[in-house]
Amino acid sequence: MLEEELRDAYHFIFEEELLQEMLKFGSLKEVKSGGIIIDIGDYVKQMPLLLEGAIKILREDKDGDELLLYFLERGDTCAMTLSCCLGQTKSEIRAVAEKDTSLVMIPIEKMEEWTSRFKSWRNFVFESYHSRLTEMLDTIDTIAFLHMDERLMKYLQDKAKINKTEQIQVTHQEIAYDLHTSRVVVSRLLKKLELDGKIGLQRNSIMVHDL
Amino acid sequence: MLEEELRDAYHFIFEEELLQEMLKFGSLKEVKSGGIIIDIGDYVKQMPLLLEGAIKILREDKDGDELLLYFLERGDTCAMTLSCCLGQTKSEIRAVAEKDTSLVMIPIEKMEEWTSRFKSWRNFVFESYHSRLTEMLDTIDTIAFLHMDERLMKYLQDKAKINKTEQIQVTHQEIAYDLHTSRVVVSRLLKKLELDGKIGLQRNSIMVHDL
DNA sequence: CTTTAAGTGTGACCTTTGTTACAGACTCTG
DNA sequence: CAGAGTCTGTAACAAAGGTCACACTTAAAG
Repeated sequence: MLEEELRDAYHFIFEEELLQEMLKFGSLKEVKSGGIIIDIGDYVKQMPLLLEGAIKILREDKDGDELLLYFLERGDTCAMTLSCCLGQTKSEIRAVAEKDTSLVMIPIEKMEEWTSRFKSWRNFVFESYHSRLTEMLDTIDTIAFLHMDERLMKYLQDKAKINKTEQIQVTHQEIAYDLHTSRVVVSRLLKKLELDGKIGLQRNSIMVHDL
Repeated sequence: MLEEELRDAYHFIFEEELLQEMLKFGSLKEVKSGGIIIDIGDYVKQMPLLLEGAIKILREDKDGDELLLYFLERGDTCAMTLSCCLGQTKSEIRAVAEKDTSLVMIPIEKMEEWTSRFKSWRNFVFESYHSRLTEMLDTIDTIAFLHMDERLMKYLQDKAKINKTEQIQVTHQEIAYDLHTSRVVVSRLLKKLELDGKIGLQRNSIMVHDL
């Protein structure tokens, strides 16, 4: 079960020996949609690798206001967490299952060991950092350079892509949290998108036609 | 000269053998304040390590609008660049000397080699990634959660700290570029800060009292 | 079938930020 | 010192986004 999923997601990246190590020391964790995988302030003792599903990574400010940073998919790992593991610091972010998700949890002791032993692991770690930095840059571009209506469109696109459906299950309030704005603003802009024929609005869901 | 500066900045992080390698393969580069070290779209063939001075890292959108991401100081390296080197991709950011600055430039072939040979180098790379991610998170917090007046105060504080002076040499227009807003807005908010007794305004410079 | 809670739509209004325009001040150079 | 270029201050206005209030709809629960 774990073996199959692990191979599916990672056999083309990691050599056999490393996969065996992962099976030996990693444990499978399943999280239902909406479940919190890591919360802000948590000490991270295990390193999650995504097998199936999707995760959203959120930032929170001192007043408890949230902001969506990015989504992670199969084959991704959370470089923020990686970073926390290596630095033995508390998590700076919250990871929430976007849909039902399965993960392998790797004890952090193994990470240090694998970093010297396996080149493929080193590359994976570097590449994770690279893609997370890129993702963060993209996030910064989005909030710095785009207006709320454009951010909203991007959000709907991303959400549709991650969930592999044009019919997004979400309330206006949830969107407002993710984009760090108010429900009223979201409703207003969504209605405008609907009038432009770009989306269709139903209670608890949005049909994305053509953004 | 190079040796002295390199030792000054890095002797407590890297072992002797690695320092020797750096001296052997690295070259000294000096950049005047305002000089561009790396530009967006550049292929990065050498990895810069900061010896003395300070660098600001900027992002630019498609319309040429800029945004300051963060400052780097002695002992820092640009993880974005690092990332580019390893991934062999173009630079996503612009690095500009905030003041007169000296750097060691390391050929990227060495980096891969050192990653397997020196644990201290691996740790340095990981730590750089970690601090850059943290810095990016901080940047995101700033632009997502703070109002322009607060961002301006933070900017002035950072700038004073990096330049080790309360008397910042900068025009309103430059600040506007860094914060991605307009000169008029900056002048307006600065005047307000002056009326609150927090800063003093002169032509081409700002005295930071108490923010 | 009522009651309740959650979700949505919308008007009115306010604050923040961005834009345009222009005046005055300073600095450098011939 | 005259003129050009740069920098700063400010008024007037526009646009984006946030807030408050309230009506209406739908779904779930008793």
